[in-house]
Amino acid sequence: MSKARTARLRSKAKRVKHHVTIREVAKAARASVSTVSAALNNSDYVSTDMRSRIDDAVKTLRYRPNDLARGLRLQRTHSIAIVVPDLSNNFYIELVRGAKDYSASANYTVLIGDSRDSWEEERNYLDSFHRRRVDGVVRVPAINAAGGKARSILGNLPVVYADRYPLVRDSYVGRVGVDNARAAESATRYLLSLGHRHIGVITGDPSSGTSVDRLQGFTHTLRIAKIRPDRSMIHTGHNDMESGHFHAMQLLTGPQRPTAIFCTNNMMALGALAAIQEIGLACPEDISLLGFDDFYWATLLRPRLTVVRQPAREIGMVAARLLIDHIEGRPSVPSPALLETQLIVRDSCSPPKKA
Amino acid sequence: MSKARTARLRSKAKRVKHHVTIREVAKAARASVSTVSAALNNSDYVSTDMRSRIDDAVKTLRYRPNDLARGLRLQRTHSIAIVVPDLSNNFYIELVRGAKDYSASANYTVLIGDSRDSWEEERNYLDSFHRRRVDGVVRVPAINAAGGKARSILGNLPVVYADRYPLVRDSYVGRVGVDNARAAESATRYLLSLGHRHIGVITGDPSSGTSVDRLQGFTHTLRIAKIRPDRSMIHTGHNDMESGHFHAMQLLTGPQRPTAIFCTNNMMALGALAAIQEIGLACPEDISLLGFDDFYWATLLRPRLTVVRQPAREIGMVAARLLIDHIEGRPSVPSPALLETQLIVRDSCSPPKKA
DNA sequence: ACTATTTCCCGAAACGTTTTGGCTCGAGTT
DNA sequence: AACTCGAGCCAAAACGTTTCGGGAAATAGT
Repeated sequence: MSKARTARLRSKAKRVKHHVTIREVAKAARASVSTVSAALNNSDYVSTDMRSRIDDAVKTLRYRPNDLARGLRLQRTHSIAIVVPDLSNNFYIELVRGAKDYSASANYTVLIGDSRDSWEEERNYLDSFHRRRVDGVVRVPAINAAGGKARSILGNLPVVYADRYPLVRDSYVGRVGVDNARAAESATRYLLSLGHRHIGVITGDPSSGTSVDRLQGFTHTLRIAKIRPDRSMIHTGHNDMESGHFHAMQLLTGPQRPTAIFCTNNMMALGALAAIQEIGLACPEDISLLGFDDFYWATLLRPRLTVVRQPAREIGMVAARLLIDHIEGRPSVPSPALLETQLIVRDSCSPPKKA
Repeated sequence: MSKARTARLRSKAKRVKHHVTIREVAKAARASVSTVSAALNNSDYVSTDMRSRIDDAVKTLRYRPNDLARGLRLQRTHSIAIVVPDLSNNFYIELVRGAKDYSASANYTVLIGDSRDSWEEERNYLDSFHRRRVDGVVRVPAINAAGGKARSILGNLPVVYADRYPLVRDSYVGRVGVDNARAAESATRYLLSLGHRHIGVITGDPSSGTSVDRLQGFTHTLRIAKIRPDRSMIHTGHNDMESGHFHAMQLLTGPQRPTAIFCTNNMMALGALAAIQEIGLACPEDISLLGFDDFYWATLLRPRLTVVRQPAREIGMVAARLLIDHIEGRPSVPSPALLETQLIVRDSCSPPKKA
């Protein structure tokens, strides 16, 4: 009684806010809370009469279950998180969308984090997701997030790596990406086949397996072709436009200018293109440019960019799949899952000018 | 006793999972749950000795508070949601980042939704956010999300509109964007000043106030200049590349080709550029192109795009500010908050060729 | 020496769900 | 007539927090 009264008083005092609860639905439907719950989670053993009364009440009261309470009780939230290093990079948008679409089909919601390639930011996101008790996370780690730093803040949440992956030992339930070595090989072979012998490469941070694989694929192919990789031609950037620009500048104005530049990610390719335009070189006549990752406006650029295309969306989908399968204790696809890349030949590469 | 025993048994049975709770921290620190809570929310009246014992326990047990429980008890989650129509549009990324940065500084986390400009998708996001009991949402409504549809699924959650806003009556706590009419006016005046008299315009869906304001600014300026707006020059698109391409094609191949095209958003400008390139027209010599919204790679295009720049990041920040101020019952900046635009003149507009 | 105050701590209730076990009622089986 | 059984419903406990109302001990005030 007194309980009911204080409740009423309170609700009168702050008529503002106040979300409608299952209890009010129960009252309106002349049912008990547990019956309403049963009806909502459409269990058996609810008469059709009762069920319709409850449905009515839900509708007229506009009841929305409280996922906080639900998650608390159930000890799982039916949600996963995905954190990527750069949302303004279309590759990651597509990856996120893939993850989101798969998750939706599996009845999971996804929380998105955008670390801007900073471990600080990523940590904040991971921590926040952990406190929200997501059921797992797919992670494209920030560049300076080497090592198992994340483990300690994620507790024993399952994580799957997408695109990038750590080189140090870290426990994860899956990994998905492309065969980076092979992708870089095919790109390099293409450049070689055009006749290039002096190829500059701008690669990403070596703390990511992705970058080392790509670089390794590059040098490997060179060696196969009996060309000794020239260390001065290999630059290490940070996967953003700025460092692409910077290192392309170095390459282009250095003592020996390459006839082609291979960038192991799309942002750096854009930066390189900017550098080329700035210097006033003609691409591909003076210098060929080969990028990684396709994006929807790559054909708007002049020259239209030749790239190694990664199936970003599929990577996201498979990542979500691996994670959710694991959460639900199902066997899943084999991991690491390596998807196919594709060399998309457009206009930014041509045979080198005769010197 | 029996309680303790069943707990122990369960924890032994599924040693997997299991998040450490405040209760275990309390036990480890030889404190009560309430004291630990007090210490964590650093209230007064906790001795330094006790506090350090608790800190130790927290650290060694790697305790992370459960935000579900917290939110449930507190009846607020210290989080807001933001849903935008297209994450692959850089304008919205910047907007989201602005919102995120402001929120972080105010100790709020933000959940991101990407509706792909579909009301269906947006509804799902809003519903999910509502069930998660975010404290408010900033919304850039999907194009077909006219009317107060959202209200019914958001209950009485506070919402602030950013960029787009609904024309129908809808209760919201704030709105932020730019003065779209003025922005379109300045763009139009610029084109007029270059000598253009036949200007095609590709505008967005008229269900958004933003679009009608921009169009109105355009026609208004024409009238001021004693030019009668030609209805066949006014096309209504969907804010994406495809429709920009389509309508530009219509304009360019129509009976009377304009000498300039003004697009009221960046995606449509890109589509228009694609159309121009496809037809083989020279821009700006044959046709001038003026876009809305700047983006980081606008200077990589040839010609470099002339655009009306909106302060996307600031819009996001102000939106978050309005929302959070409202949530905390503080007075805020006046709404609608209209930020300044800027005409960024680059290479895509020039005087029309003499006919 | 007694009381008032302050400091430090704790137990219990509450937030909104789901689940478990049990109750009641009527129908079917002996 | 006594019983089993299943259908349909419900009360209460639990999930992990915070907060409220005290209580005990120490300190201060008379």
